[in-house]
Amino acid sequence: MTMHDTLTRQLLAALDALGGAPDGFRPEFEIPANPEHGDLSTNAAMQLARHFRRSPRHIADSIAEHMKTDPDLVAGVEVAGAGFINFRFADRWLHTRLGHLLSEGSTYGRTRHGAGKRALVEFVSANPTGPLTVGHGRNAVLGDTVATLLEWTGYDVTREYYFNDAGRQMRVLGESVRARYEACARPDMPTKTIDGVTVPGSFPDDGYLGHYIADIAEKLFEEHGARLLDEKSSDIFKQAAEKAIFAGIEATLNRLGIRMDSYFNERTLYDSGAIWDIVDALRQKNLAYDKDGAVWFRTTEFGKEQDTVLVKSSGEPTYRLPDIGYHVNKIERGFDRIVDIFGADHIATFPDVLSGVEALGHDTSKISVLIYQFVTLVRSGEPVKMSTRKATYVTLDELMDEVGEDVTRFFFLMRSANTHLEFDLDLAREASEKNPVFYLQYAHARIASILRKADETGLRSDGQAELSLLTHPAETSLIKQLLGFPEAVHMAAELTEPQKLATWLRDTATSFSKFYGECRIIGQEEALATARLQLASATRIVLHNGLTVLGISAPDSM
RNA sequence: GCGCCCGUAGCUCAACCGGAUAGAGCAGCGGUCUUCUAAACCGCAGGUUGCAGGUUCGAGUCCUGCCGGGCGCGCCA
Repeated sequence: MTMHDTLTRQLLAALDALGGAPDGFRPEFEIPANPEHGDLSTNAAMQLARHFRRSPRHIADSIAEHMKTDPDLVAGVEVAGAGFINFRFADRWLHTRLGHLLSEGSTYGRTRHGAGKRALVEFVSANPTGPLTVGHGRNAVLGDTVATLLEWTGYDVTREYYFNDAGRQMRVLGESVRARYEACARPDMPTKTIDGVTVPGSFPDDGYLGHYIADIAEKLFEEHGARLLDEKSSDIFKQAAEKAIFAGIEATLNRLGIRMDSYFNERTLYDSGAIWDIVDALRQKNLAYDKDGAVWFRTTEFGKEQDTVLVKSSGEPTYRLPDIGYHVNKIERGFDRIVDIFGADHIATFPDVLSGVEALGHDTSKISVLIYQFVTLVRSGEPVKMSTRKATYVTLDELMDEVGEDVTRFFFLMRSANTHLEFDLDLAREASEKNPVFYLQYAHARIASILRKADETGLRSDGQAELSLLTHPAETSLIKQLLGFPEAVHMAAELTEPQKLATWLRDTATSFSKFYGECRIIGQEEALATARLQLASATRIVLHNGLTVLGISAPDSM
């Protein structure tokens, strides 16, 4: 039983003296910002003031007086402020929990909130028209970390990548490759200029200008010579491009430590007829109708200003229709929790998708959407406008080359997804030494170093230690911090806000640094040294596990 | 014009779905290495939480209206 549960039960029992708690009442606990306010605090008395028609202070006093707390768990119950009830943990409880932490080791922080449930996290989902950019990086890192967070809270998680290799974008891609290929075969062919880039005369005006297109074309020319010039369709070029680009995307994701469990091709939904079933079902509910040769979705029924086209007059669906089908598919696959990671540009479209899913009789409460604001790159003080087609982007690979994989991941995780991220490339490159990620890694490396040194001096770093010797303020506050790890992971997962864990880990490193500064280990009397070594070891476990959740390495030396 | 997001220290950002004295890092100033990693630690300074109202025991957090920035508002994705 957790401390929360125990205190909840005891508090509810104490309310009997006032006539009993109202039905369904659950006290809320929080960790006070100010340590003087104890280790855990509840505002229950304030919330109950109306119900009991007594002052919060009076109720709090009564609760404090009647609560039967276990002295091994709680050392003090105090009423403060407007009616807060503050609990102070007993050292003995802290030491017991620290012992548990040490024996759990690399699994410490995992909980079972989602045990037996399956979650699907869909992220990246970039169509294979070019290398991943910095913008995709934020999506990728957020999605992967949310997935890991859910795994740590007990979910069985599937990481999925949704893509579309049909459609106009990909046709243009194929034609772009074909034009470059033609130039390889006929070096004397005329050229033209698009957006300042010299391209073959047959190059589509809205073609993809990136250098990778020419690379793909050259490789085709090396393999096939000029034979492909006679190809009627550009399919072979499209397919070669898709294959090469996807391989590149996978390689980039691998560098970031990201492995997808499944790739879902939008075409599946066409082949199975699923999208047409949806149109029929919506028609039957009078939520879809024909106008101007197109099929419209009555989104005005769901509070939108205008209806939305589902099927163009050409007979081709817009992306919204397969999107609805895809989400229905996710639900039908039996996931208990479905998370989408979207850029801010999708903010207005996903409500349509949810409306569609709901109209078809599915429970959309399982679906949650994490929206992240855009990344603005700044280079030499100037914002860089990015376009995949124009090739005026900075790729994720280039970013990692400049600042490293760990810094890249941490940079995307250290801030709330909801805030606009300004990424100054020059600064990231020069100032990488000051990056907060090094602060965390340094603390971990420092502990590893201490453990090595302790080993050399023959100090036991395993086995029995008198943890009750850990009573220095720097020690107890570090222990309290470490014991909050499972809850920090759970909260970050529940809110799908990895940034919460990043912030929490920083606090942990700070707490350790204080301990390190005030409490020597090696050279102390043996029992105390051993106990402190165990505390350092526990900190290492937490930092290691926390960095692992964020997908960042925990080096033993720096 | 409409919808959504953001506005907190000089800069970049926190603040646990309304709680107690709004916190870190960087930049600035001043201290700390003959002892476990100084990529660190300690101290000082820095604020009318964009503005104006409202809701209540209590508002950075919720509501309304302005101001400023971003993203959308297609038979593109």
